[in-house]
Parts: sequence; structure tokens; C-alpha cells
Amino acid sequence: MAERKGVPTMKDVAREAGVALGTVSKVVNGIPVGEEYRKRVEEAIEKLDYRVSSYARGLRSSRTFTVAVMVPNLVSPFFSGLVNAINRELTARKYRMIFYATDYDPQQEQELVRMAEQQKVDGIICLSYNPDLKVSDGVTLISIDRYFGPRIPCVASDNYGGGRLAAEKLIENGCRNLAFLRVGSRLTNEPNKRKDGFVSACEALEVPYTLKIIDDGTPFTAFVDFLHEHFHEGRLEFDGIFCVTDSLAYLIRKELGRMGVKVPEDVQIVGYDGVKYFGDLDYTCSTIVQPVEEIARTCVEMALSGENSSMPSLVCLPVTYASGGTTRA
Amino acid sequence: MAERKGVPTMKDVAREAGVALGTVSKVVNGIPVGEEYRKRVEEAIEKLDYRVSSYARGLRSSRTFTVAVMVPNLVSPFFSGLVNAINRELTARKYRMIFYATDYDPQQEQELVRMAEQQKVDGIICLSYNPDLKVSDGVTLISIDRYFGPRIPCVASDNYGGGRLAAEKLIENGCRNLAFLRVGSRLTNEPNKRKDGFVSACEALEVPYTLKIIDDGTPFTAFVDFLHEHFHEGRLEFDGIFCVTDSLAYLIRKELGRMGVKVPEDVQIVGYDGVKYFGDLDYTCSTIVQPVEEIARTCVEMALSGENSSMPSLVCLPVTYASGGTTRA
DNA sequence: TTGTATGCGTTATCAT
DNA sequence: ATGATAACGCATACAA
Repeated sequence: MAERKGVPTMKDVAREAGVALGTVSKVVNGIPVGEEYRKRVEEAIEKLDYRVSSYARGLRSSRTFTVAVMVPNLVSPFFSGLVNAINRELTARKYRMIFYATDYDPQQEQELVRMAEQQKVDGIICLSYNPDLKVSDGVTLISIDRYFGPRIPCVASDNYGGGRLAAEKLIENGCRNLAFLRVGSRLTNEPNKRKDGFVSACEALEVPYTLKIIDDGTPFTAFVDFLHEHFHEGRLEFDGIFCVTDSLAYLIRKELGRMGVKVPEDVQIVGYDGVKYFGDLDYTCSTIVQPVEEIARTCVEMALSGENSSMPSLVCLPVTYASGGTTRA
Repeated sequence: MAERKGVPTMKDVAREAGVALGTVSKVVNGIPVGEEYRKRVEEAIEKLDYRVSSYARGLRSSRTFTVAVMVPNLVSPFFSGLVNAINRELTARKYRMIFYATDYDPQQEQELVRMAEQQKVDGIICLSYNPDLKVSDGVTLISIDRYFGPRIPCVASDNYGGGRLAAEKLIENGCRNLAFLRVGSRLTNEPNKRKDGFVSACEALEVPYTLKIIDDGTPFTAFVDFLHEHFHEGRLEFDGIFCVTDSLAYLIRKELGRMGVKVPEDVQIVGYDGVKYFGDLDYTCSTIVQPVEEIARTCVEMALSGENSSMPSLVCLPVTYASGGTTRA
């Protein structure tokens, strides 16, 4: 007996099992139903290899079992690691992920949020740099690393604590003259707190420090110039540098190599993020490791909780320090 | 005049514009309609900020504007770069991407393909190692790097040519005794051809070579042992090594460092993939660069073409060589 | 060329 | 507890 159509529908299952349509729906959705009926339905489902149509379900109910995830790109290892972890969490919960790369384009970000809103995904998890991202009430949006306001929950690593930790580790390793290098937007996002924590630790421990902060888009040569300004007679003034990301640490280290400054002998470097070569090999530098798995889990749990009230407006998750060859630890 | 519901529907637009429902549908889908009508509808859409429901559309028609993408993970830079490029291509065509990480789990891969099949996505693009992935006819599935049979199109870089190129470049740079190192499954997948191309070039140019191929799951120490077996009196027998991936090249280079062998002075290394530090900085080694953008574009075009007949069963895209510090070039 | 009506596969609200 | 039935929002065949 060949099926009429390609894909079996709930009606086919009901006919096959000799029960009513509604009963099948209940079985599928885990709503209590007579033991005998449930068995028959399950057998019919198995036999026909039936699967619910996510489109019909999404149309009828508001549960779509879909979460939209939005980050600038998948090329930066921190982003791709994050999305990887979020995907794991979603899959474990039988949710699927719609992925959007925004390429740092605020307009694109806004557009994607609007899409996600009206496409009725169950939640949106995004890492956006759009300073004034608009989001309607009623949609659950979880932000990573960027605080949009009390009504939009933000999940981040403990950037302040991470900044402190970086300074403390450098000092613990014998550094007596520190520098902090940062490239980024001037917007009040969480990663800015890395500087605050760093400064706080330096002052508490009475170690002198210098800050060099440049805006996004400024050419990297600004840092090169900075290093050379503090380079006299073959020696760098600083013996410890905290870079705002591992990526920056890589570039700085390369430049120091050109200058003949040895790492970690002459100067020690600590980065931030915890990026590993090829995703799972060595750390690229000594670094403050973001708890990627915990961030992902927290985001997913919040996005799926549905309670947009009673959610914390900011969750900071603890970081750890890992030695990666650019410190003497 | 407040809207009754949260999200405006096509009916609302029709009422607002004073036209019939079908007319709105036509405008939305780009079907010719009277100029005056179209204008009114577009204004109403703008005013109400209306968006079509992808669920209703997906239910009613078979076009879902959705493509499923499946790779083992997003942690390996090659995979994440690939997904990033695919996402760009899809976004440019107004398609959305459902992403699945399979974690190399054949059962998971099969399950996801089945889901995608019945969820009626417009196409599936996957990089799978499942030797006997089942896929029903009627679904468009494009495979990357793995040939499943004539009915499933496979897109890959020119692995054979890449293998040749690697050998040729090493020899061109003065190498006279080569080695090829590979870790991977024994399944007949495209990357196996890297070895064949390598061997072919070595034989054509009459340069001796040694192959060391270990199975997935074999500990890395197998390579370490191999290197030490060919290490006598502080010198390695080989002066050129072709590693099947950049990731392996990284590990080999590290081990050589431990042994006191200098790269590229004592031995030159060429990898495969074209991975860059932090996604967009330097190449991690001298390497055969996969044309990631072209692979992505080809996959997307084929997935969306809808013609599952008349598609080539294998498309090989040209690779290039890039120097990355592990060769003297 | 425009409007109308039907059904896509589900879920939820009813009676039963 | 189970079965019939009405939406959900849209596309399309068909009638005007």
C-alpha cells in the first residue's frame, strides 16, 4: 500500500493507528493519553517514519523550537567557539539554531532582529555592537558582552575580574611596569571593564601602568608607534603587557619580535579570551580564559526560559588564568 | 487605531491597502500586479511593518528559503570558515541557514539529515564522515569533500592537484627527500587524493618519498615515533614534509622544535587548508589554500538550483599555494 | 488583471 | 479520555 504523498502527515498516522487526529497530536506532544492508544500511535509513527512539520506547528502554535543566533562572524575563533557551544546546548534540548553573521553591520543586525522577531523564533541570542539596537517587547533577546539596558539580559564573562586577574598575574610573575592595550569601540560594552579591573589591581598593588586605547578602525600602526615611543636603547619600558584580546596579543608579540624584544624574557604578555590554535590545541598566549561553555549554557537557558520578566539584567561568569608561553609562570 | 494583534498579517495589509488578500500575496512574491495596487500594498506593508510568516509560507508552499548546513563542529578553523562563507552566500540570496554540528557522530548526522528532509528545507549542505549516510531521493543534498555516489553532488577542492602542488613547491625549494603525513579515516573521501597527487609529483620528478598514514584515533605519538625513527645524529632524513592539514603541520612543527630541528632551515613543511591565525591574520604555515569562498558559492548555487538531475557528481575547485614561513620560498 | 475560496499540517477548544 | 472541528497565515487555482 503505497502512500499517496511523499511525506506522511498526522492524518496518515491517525488512520494507520485507527485513532483520531487529536490523539496523535497529544502523543506527539507528550500529553497524557490512554496507554493502549499511545502504543498504537507510536507504532504507526515508527512504521510511517512520521515527523511533525515544524512549519505547521510553528504556524499554529507559538513554539517553534528555534532560536536565532547572531554574531559578527564565524572567523574569529572566540565567536565560532561560542556559536559551537550554543549549538551544542540547543541540540541537547532538541532545539534548532538559525544562524546569522552580521559582519558588524548595525543595519544588518537590526534587520535580522526584526526578522527573528516576526518569524517567531523562541528566542534570540546575539552578540551585537549596534549601539541602539531596537527590540520589541515580548521577544526574548539575550545579549552577550553588550549591555543594552535593564530590560535586555546580558551575559558576559567577568571582565572586571579578568582585568584584575591579568594585572595580578603579571605582577606575581615579577612585572613592575605594566601596559594595557585595547582596540575597540568607545561604546559602553562589558569588555571595557577589562581596563577598569586592570587599573584597579595596578593601583591596589602600587604598580605603575600605562594605557593605550585606540578606536576601532584606527590602523594597527598606532600600537607600533606606541611601542616604539617606549623603546629606548634596545629595551622596552614595560615588562608586562595586558592585551584586550588574544588576537591583539598575537599582533603585539609579532611586532615585539621584529623589535628584538623577547617574550617572555624581556616582557610578559597576557591576553584575553582563551583562544587555542586550531580550536583545541595550545593556547595562543598566556590568557584570561572566558568560560565559553557556561556563557553558552546560560544564554540558552535564559532564552528558553520564556520568563522575560524576573531575569537578571547582567550575569557575569568567572574567568580563569591559563599560562600559554608568554609569561614566565 | 491600535492593531488587534502583535504581528500584522497579510489580511491586515490587505485591509489597510484596500485590496484583496491575493493581491498582497502577489506583491510580496513579486508577481506582476497593477502599478497603482502595488504601490498601495507596499505602503501598507511599510506602514504596518509587515513581514511574511515563514511558517505559513513554508506550510503552504514548498519554498522555505531555508538551507540546512551540517559540519562536524565550528571549532576547527577550516569548518568555521566554510560555514561563515556559506552563510554569506545564503544571506546574499535572502536565505536563512539552519546550522547543525554533528560532532562526527554518524547517528547524529543521519538523524539531522532525516530531520532536514522532512522539515522541507530547500537544500542540505553537509560535510559528513558517515560512510553510509542515507538520503531519500527528492531532497537536494550537496556534500563537501566526501563522495557518496553519482546521485549526490560532491564539492571539494582539487585535492589531487593540491597534493601535486605541495610536492612541486617543496622540490622547487630544494627538497630532495620528502615525507607525507596523514591522519584520517580510511574511507574513500576526497582528501585521500592529496596523497595520490603528492606521490604522482614525486615520481614524475624522481624525488624519493616516504608515506606515514595513521588512522583516526591513533595517538599522535605514532608520528613522533616516525620522526624519531628517521632522525639520526641530530639530523632528520627528510628535508621536506607535506602534512595533510595545517593542524597536523602545527603539531609536527612543534615536535620538530623539541627535537632541535629547525623549520624551514633544516626541513620545510607544507600544510593543507589555508588556515590563518585568528581567522584573518597570517597563515599558520606554508600551505595549499582551499578556495573556501568558491566552495561555499558552488554549494549554495547547487543547493538552490533545485535541479537534482543534471548536476555534476563531483566539482573540484582549484587550490593555490601560499608561503607561510615554513618554507624558504 | 483582481478577487474569492480552499487547503497546507498542526494545535486547541469544544462536545462527547 | 477521546474525537470532531475551527483557526493559524499564506499561496494558488479558479471565477469574475
